[in-house]
Amino acid sequence: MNNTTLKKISELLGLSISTVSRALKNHPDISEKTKQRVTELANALDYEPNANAINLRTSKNNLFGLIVPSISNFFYDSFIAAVEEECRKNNYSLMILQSGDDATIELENVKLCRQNRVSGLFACLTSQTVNLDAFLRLKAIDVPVIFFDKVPDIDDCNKVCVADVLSATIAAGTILENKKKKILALFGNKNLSITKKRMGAFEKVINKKIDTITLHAHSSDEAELLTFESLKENPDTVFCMSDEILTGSMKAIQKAGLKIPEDIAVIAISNGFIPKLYFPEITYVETSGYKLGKLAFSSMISCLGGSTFMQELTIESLLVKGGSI
Amino acid sequence: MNNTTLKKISELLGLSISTVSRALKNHPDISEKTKQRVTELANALDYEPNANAINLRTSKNNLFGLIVPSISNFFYDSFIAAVEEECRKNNYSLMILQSGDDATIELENVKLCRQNRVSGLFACLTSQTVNLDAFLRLKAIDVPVIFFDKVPDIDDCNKVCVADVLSATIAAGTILENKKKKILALFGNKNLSITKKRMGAFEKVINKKIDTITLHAHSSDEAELLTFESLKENPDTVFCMSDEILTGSMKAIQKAGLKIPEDIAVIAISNGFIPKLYFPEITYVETSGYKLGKLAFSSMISCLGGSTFMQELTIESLLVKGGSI
DNA sequence: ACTTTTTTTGCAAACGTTTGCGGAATTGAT
DNA sequence: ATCAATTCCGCAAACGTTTGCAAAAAAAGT
Repeated sequence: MNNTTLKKISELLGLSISTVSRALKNHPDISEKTKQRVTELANALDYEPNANAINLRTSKNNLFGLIVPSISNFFYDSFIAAVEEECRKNNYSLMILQSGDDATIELENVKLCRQNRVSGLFACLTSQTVNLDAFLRLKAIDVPVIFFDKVPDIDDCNKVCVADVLSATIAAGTILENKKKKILALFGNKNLSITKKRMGAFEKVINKKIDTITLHAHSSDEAELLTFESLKENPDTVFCMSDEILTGSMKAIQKAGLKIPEDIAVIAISNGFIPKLYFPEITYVETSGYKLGKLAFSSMISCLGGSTFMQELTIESLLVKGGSI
Repeated sequence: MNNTTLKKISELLGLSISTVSRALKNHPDISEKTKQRVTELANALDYEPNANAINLRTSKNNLFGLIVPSISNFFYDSFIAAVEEECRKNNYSLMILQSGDDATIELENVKLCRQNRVSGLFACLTSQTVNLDAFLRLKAIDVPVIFFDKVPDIDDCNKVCVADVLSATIAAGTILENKKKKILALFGNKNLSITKKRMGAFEKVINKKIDTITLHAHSSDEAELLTFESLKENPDTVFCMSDEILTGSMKAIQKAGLKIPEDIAVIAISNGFIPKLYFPEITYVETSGYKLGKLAFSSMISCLGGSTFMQELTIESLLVKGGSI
């Protein structure tokens, strides 16, 4: 069975297509009686307008693209949830694409977005992305691109980020306040700007006042290994710059049978889900994916509203106290 | 700046639109020389075909809809990830919609899918959905609907589910094999069919051979409370029917300072992410959202291939051994 | 009864593609 | 030079909408 179209309705009613079209959108030119007849039949036939035809005709797709390394990630999924929520409220659709942290797929995805004539794109770069051309070309045809989380280094683009510097500063400050003596500080991939920022800020606050072992882990497993090894040097505090690292680190601590916070204190930068899984709950500086999603969306809307102002926005960070330090 | 179209290219090259169209799709009617010229210019102008126009013309949208209560959920997000992955591989796009477990929004979402002329729909019902009309109407216009996880009770529809009975049976069997003496069995909301199935199967296997405290928790927090209270009765094993319950239960166990598996054994039914966060890793019966997604997709494809066979498919359950029992 | 006004409707083009069919242009054979 | 075969290309319709404009019908004014 085929979909109902305006044509079908018009034929059945002996009206023209244009009359039916106008009747359905409550155009003042159409008499009440006709409107009545049309809407009735449309309902009976379960008419739904063809979005493709509308988009083509009006060349206005209410569609956003969203490219993310992985959907199943405790940070991105809440970001996505927030964006999707806003999209629905604002009558936009959302096309969510995973890059699998692969630059080639990322490029494919950007193409897909272009083919679908998205009105805007939310993008989180893969860790290997070096060439931003595809994204810049979108901007060139007036499709705003809002980068989030993993954002490019260049200046003239819109970015929304968690407050990397601030959150690392808060974490480091908390460690100082608690008069800790020896920190095991775990960061992620050295090449990522997020790592650089968090590490820079962290070290600036600590300022060599405390003995620090600084390590980089590229996965949860590596974080576990590194932590377990480093525990031999008896740090009294572990700092984890992300949830991924926290999960690994916590396993090592549990494996070593250490008690938190008596034997060792833990503090992390996190979305909030993981820290609450443990007892005592881990003290963390919040970087909310959900809030970031809301911010990204409003930033997108203002871009579409004509704002050409390029900026990097950040969401506030706040310390959520658990019992781990 | 506007998007490049076939027309623009054709004008620039002094060719007709149809020639350009054919040249770009490597049609044998077009000479190599022309193809060369066309592709060159198309690349230079960064041509991307307008998906809306194509869909309209061919009335074949390579688009699936996916409706889920919430994206940020450690089961659904992996389901979604799997479906998205397959979509890309098979040249489909995916429109992901959240119902927020609200039947009204769910209905809106189905409408959206219809308007976008999806080729198929993956749907997880809200817990309040009573009226399936919207879904049945899709079927009536030959748009296959694959229900997953929370599926309707009626028979003539396609469903993919985790194997509730089997997984609870395996878990219970494992407890028996380990000769445990006293179980704390934690289940979810009594009204959910998933709870009924898992509980029924679990109790059938245990068959009162082991002393069992059976409790129902409606949240992670409640699971924590119930577990902490129940530990006073010295169970030697905790069974958690879901990830949500497991997280609460684990906190209580950590709070009580019990060692796993020496002081208490733990076994759960889970997607796999949470159990791996602890040391030792929790032994669990896998109900993989990822695998379910793959299954749902292949089921969708066979529907599109013409299969009208309605059935309920389940993914196998298997025991993943951690060190918790 | 005739114009004027108002109400109601229809025509046709456009959005960017695809594709069946027919028509030039080129080539080769006679 | 003529004709047939071959190669290459363009015309035009169609997909389902929206919308400016014109036209028909009805109502109103004289």
